[in-house]
Amino acid sequence: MKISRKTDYALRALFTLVEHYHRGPVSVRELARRNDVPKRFLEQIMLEMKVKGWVASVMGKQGGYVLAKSPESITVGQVVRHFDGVMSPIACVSVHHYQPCSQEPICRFRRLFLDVRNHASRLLESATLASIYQGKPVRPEEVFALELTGGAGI
Amino acid sequence: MKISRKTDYALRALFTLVEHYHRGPVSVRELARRNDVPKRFLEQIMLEMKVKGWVASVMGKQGGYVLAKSPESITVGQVVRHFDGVMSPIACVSVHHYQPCSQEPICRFRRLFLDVRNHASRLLESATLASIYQGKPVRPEEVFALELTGGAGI
DNA sequence: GTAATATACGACTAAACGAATCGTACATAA
DNA sequence: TTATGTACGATTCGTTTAGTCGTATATTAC
Ligand code: SF4
Ligand code: SF4
Repeated sequence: MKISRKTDYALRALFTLVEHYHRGPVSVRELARRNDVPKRFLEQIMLEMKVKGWVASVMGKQGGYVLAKSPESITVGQVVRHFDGVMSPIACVSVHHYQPCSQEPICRFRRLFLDVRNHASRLLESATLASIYQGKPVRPEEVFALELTGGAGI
Repeated sequence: MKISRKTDYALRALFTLVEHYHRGPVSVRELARRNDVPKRFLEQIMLEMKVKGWVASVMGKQGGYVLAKSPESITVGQVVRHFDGVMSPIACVSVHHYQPCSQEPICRFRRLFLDVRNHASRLLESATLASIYQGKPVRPEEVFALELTGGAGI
């Protein structure tokens, strides 16, 4: 139930690249500074994303990274799955990392985790960099909205 | 985005206790055997749940554990939150484990994680042991249903 | 040409966490 | 009085996370 820092950092950098789409490369130094990410760590991450084909590098002085695909064609789900591996709360309901469990035939609560996975997955896969970039930042109150409406503690 | 084995084991044991509700205690030995959980590990878990007030112990020979509250009053969300701590995919959208992030005022994708959290939380908090116990086990095909309908890979 | 500024790539590390295991003390019913 | 329980603390071990570091290579401004 947790997203790694690597994924978070990757997304921060990607959205900065969306902002600079078709306006030349942005260096890791700049990406790191603007997004408050350790520079050498981000280097690693950018390299991984280059291999994935999401970004392209421009070498040498004045170099940096650019988005290699359109913001419409990269989903947050893809990024999460690549860096965190799994999107399922538990391996017995994972497609890509399925591991069998002896209790499957009788387990009652497995369906609940399946539902959680399905919804999280649908949400993340349908979110492209472009669509998310349109949205506004979260207002502080919104984080507690659920609790205030008599809902759950989270 | 992952549930620990401890939570899974706790839930397995709890549902066995639901099955035996008002029919006397079940020993850890039996709980471990029926649910395929390491016995000494389950001992720890049961003790934690006793402290939480979800189960009560009956000591001595013929002893074991019984449910201390009605199955309607224990939610899966409570169990998940106790053993896994957090239900949020990232700390900046957590109520109980909130940690600030410098990017909050400008972050675009934070809302997405907030949505994931809200839905997962609603699902888990509204699931009581009693309501889940009514359901049927998941059929094998159901795990892949999302992918087959042209949805996401998970 | 060369210095400055970039990416490329592999190796390494410290700390935290997850998933147990172990020893032993105490309780109680048969 | 012993077999079968729970209670509780300590310890272990492997993996993962979140980085750091060294060095090689590429490009351009001067
Ligand atoms: S017990 Fe149920 S939820 Fe847990 S791993 Fe097995 S099948 Fe999945
Ligand atoms: S970058 Fe956005 S999502 Fe990530 S921690 Fe900061 S506010 Fe939260």
